[in-house]
Amino acid sequence: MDKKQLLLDAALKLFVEYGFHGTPTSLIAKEAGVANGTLFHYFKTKDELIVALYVDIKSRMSAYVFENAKGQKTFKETVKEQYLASLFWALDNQLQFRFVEQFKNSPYLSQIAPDEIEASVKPFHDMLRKGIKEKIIKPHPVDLLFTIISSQTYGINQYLISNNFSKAKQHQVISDSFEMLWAMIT
Amino acid sequence: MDKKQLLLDAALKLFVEYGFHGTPTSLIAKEAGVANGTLFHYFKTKDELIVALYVDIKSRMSAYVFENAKGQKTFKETVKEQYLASLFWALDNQLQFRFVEQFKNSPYLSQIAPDEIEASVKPFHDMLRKGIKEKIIKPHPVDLLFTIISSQTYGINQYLISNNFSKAKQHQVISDSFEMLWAMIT
DNA sequence: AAATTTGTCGACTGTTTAGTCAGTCATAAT
DNA sequence: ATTATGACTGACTAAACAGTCGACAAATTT
Repeated sequence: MDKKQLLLDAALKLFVEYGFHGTPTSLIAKEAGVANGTLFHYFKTKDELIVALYVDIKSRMSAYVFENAKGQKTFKETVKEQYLASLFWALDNQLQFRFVEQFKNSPYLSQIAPDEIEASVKPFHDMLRKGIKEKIIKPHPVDLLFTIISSQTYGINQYLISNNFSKAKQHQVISDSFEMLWAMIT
Repeated sequence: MDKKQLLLDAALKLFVEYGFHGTPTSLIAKEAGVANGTLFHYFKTKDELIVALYVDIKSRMSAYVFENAKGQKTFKETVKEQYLASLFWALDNQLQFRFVEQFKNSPYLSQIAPDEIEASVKPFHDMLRKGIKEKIIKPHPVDLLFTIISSQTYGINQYLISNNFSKAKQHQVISDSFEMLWAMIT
């Protein structure tokens, strides 16, 4: 078993439950079943662990979304698949999603270099620009469009986890909300 | 000067900058210009201070939004004024807004009783129900509608603070984004 | 004026914490 | 067979922390 991954898993679970500073490193090590010092073998500081966990989760999420949304025929289908994949991922990875939200609203976010953030949103911006050029999407600033889409994704996820819907009902809400969103931006 | 308010002001500033646990009570007292023990005279524990600050900010924000949105003629005008007032408030009170978001995504949220949350959203739910009954708004579940409106408010605010627009441009973005939102829900 | 309550102070304490370190063990390179 | 490497350990430490306390001051009540 990879102890680094065990530590990241344990940290994720505990951070979501108790918050960053509410979780002592000793508890993370205990939960992961490794010695105290091992944590500091893999991560120089607690901050480094927190940031590494964020970067790790973000890259997994992006990979999932792009993997699922590639190979769509039309522009609309591509956008829709990305929207759906984001929400399915969030539903299947609630701890990860909550961690990311906690991180984004914390002072730790400033430890992520602006160009790293830039790079992670670039593919989406490019896609939106393409949609505008092809006159499918309204000519709003792409970062405004991206913000609106992201926040709706966030909102719908909140709605889904606070209601205990069946899988079918969840899919329907996601699909319906996409059509609303699509109507808004086209 | 009211030392309780000085403490709340200092705590707000420091929490947003360093996070809840990244801010020692001793620093809050120092920033507020009062003695260490005085903090614990007004707030039994640090947790109590955090929760009190949240409740305080929330009530100010609600008061502002309702004060500004009352006395509108049509239903649409009322909804629009609430949307605008929320965003203007957020722009004028960025520390407060960021604190609320940090709090909402933290484990502290569980210290707020569910019926308190319920009570704070009830006026909005009631209004949306009225809109549906009058066939102005699409017959979606009110908590879904509320979630969509809230998250768009959050998103637009993020967009506005990360771009350095003039007051006029800000107002235009807010107004435009409302029309998009309105088109989506009606 | 006396008594009581309320507000204020800052030194102090017991505990918790992030991070260190000296050293063990297994594997692999020479 | 010897040396080197790096994962791994857990007891340890120095600092930081939330919260206490006893003393005093100001305001309020009797």
